[in-house]
Amino acid sequence: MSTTETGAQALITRPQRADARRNYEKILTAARQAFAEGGESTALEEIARRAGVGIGTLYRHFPHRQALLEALYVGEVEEMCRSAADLDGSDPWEALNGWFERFIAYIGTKHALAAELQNYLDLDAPLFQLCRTSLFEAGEPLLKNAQEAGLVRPDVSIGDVIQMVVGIAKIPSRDPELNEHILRVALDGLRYQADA
Amino acid sequence: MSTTETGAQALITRPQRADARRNYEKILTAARQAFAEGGESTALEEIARRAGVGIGTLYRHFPHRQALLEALYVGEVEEMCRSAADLDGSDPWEALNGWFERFIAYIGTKHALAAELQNYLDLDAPLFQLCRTSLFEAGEPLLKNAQEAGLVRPDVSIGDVIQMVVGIAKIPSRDPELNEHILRVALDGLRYQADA
DNA sequence: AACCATACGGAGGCCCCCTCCGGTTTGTCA
DNA sequence: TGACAAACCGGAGGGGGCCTCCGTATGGTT
Repeated sequence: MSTTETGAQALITRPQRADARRNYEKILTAARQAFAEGGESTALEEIARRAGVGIGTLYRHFPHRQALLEALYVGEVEEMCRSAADLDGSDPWEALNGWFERFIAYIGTKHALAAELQNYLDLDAPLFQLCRTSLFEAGEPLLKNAQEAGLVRPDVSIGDVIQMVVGIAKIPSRDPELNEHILRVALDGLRYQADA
Repeated sequence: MSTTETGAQALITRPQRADARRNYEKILTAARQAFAEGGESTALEEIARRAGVGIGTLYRHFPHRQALLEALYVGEVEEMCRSAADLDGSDPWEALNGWFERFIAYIGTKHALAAELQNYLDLDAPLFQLCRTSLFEAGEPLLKNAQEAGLVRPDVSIGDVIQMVVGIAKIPSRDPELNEHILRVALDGLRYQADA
């Protein structure tokens, strides 16, 4: 969207010519929209049609289905990273909680994308590694603050916690409150002290 | 496998003629094997080939891909239900923990199946409802014991906990220990008391 | 043994992913 | 502005997977 490219964005190269750039964006927008609506398995032909573009054009920009999914996915991750910075500064426990609540709400609508990507990509594909790194770096300060304040047990890493939250975020359920309740319980595990 | 049909098994009707019953089992076995190996998206033609059966025969027994997946899925759920009964009687917290550790280990290899099923079925399809009910009934006593012993907070239901554990079990990761660690942290949330 | 219901098997239709290549547009340089 | 090369567009068609249809074979019964 902007000219500043952070982390994982760099993996995705954008086209040069004016019409190509236009089409690239149109396809991305149409794809985002289609995935938000239909959920799973939208045909690429359908996305091309929505974007007002031929199927050949779509494949010029995204050599395979996977490439299109990746581009969308990176966008989502960036979004999550940005929102971590917003929360820095407030009460450590609340900040951590708040970030993960956004996770739940945001990811809630997009399992399909992530699930489909995992069918194509190996878990340690460069894309995933970079996204993980970005997310970890974004969340690290939040967790560290809470740990230094003695609010969170020291034997968990940001990686553990994020994996846990993402797992919970992906629980399919039409009742968002249920997932939030589960999240709260699981996060309470972060401040459980075995001393008692 | 046996003549006693528990809960969800009843949803699945078995064929009558001897050759048909033989083929039915051969297909199920081949499918289980194929899914255990390949993971995602094994072609039905491939499964039929493995079972030494024509594609038409496969479709006679399982009118669509979804039906075959359902049959496999029910088997897995039954397995989990059975294993809950084994654990009843031991220390309440250990029993609960033990059951969920088996979840992690067992489900770990089978996300593909569940994920694919969710693409076809609505969450409140009869099959899922029945499976949920079975699982809940199996786990209920374990949770109740732990709650009555004061080891687990009272504001969680077996449904909450199972959803949480399944979510964690589905976290893709090549390191089983990581998922077990995450599970322990999340389960500690069950015995967190806000009083402190 | 003869008959019928049931079951088998594979050719083929449809849809989706992706490739290929002839025609068109864009940006540049004189 | 005009013309050229590079970049881009678009859709026909190949390939594979899911599923249907129907002629043939087999199991069970009289």
